[in-house]
Amino acid sequence: MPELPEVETVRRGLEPALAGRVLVRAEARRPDLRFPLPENFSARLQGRRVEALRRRAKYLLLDLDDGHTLICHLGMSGSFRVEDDLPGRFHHARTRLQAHDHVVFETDRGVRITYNDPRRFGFMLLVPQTELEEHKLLRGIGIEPLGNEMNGPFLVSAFAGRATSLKAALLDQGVIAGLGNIYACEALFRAGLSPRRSARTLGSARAGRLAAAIADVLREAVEAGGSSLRDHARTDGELGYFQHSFRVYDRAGQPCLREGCGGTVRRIVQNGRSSFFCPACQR
DNA sequence: ACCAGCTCCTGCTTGC
DNA sequence: TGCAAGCAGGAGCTGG
Repeated sequence: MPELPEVETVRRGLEPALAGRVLVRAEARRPDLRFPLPENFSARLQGRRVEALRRRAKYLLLDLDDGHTLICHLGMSGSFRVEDDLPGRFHHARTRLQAHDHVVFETDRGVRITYNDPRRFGFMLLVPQTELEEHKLLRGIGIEPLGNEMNGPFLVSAFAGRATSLKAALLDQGVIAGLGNIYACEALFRAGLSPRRSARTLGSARAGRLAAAIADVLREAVEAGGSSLRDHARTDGELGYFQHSFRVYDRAGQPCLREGCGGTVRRIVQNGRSSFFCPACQR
């Protein structure tokens, strides 16, 4: 499911419920997600204060007061929901636990935070903060696309000599952190570039357009609370609404939305993933 | 080293 | 209506 805007939406939803709070309970309701959950999960988390919630790429990072960080990845279908039963409650009321509710936290303010993940491609790992930067999942991660480093010259040099397609290069988390299938398609459409173009053919003008398109689409999506398809929900159960702003994603066979283009959106498969684009105006 | 394909898993949609 | 195939927002691993 989640790409950068969805993970950032989750981070913002969890922050008021978790930042500064003590976990009075942490329950792993099965031993594993994609990877085994940390050993002694409950004992290692219970009593810990969450000092900060950060996001790096598509990873959610919970910094704990014992010097460890809980790394969470939502995979394709992971979501969190925040609920309480307090008088004048701020969050949705607690529901009965549901299928695929794999991890449950409870804070010292009586708030319950539940991780649900039908496909179990997500994972949680506990890593000492001193080893976080060097952790094998994080050390090779590329630039944050909403930061200052995202610009034309960066893309030109990052893609120089790469034999792969522009689309595959955009999905490479070692280059740009947090871009996924939807926003890669949307950024290429906005920049007027074909997903099939060889990455190394990106000249400086095209690279500049692409860098701006990536930053624009991600920024707009974060503002919209991400995109909600099928099972993605925000932590408060509401839906993001950026899916209404898709210009090519999932629009195969429909007319290109670029003014005066008149083309038809196509779906092709690249590296096993759908790419949507308009062959008439994306070159 | 880069690159593409396979794989993990469940659930929803599509087509016969 | 039933059933099987195809598809889904990710990314680590394997082998070429």
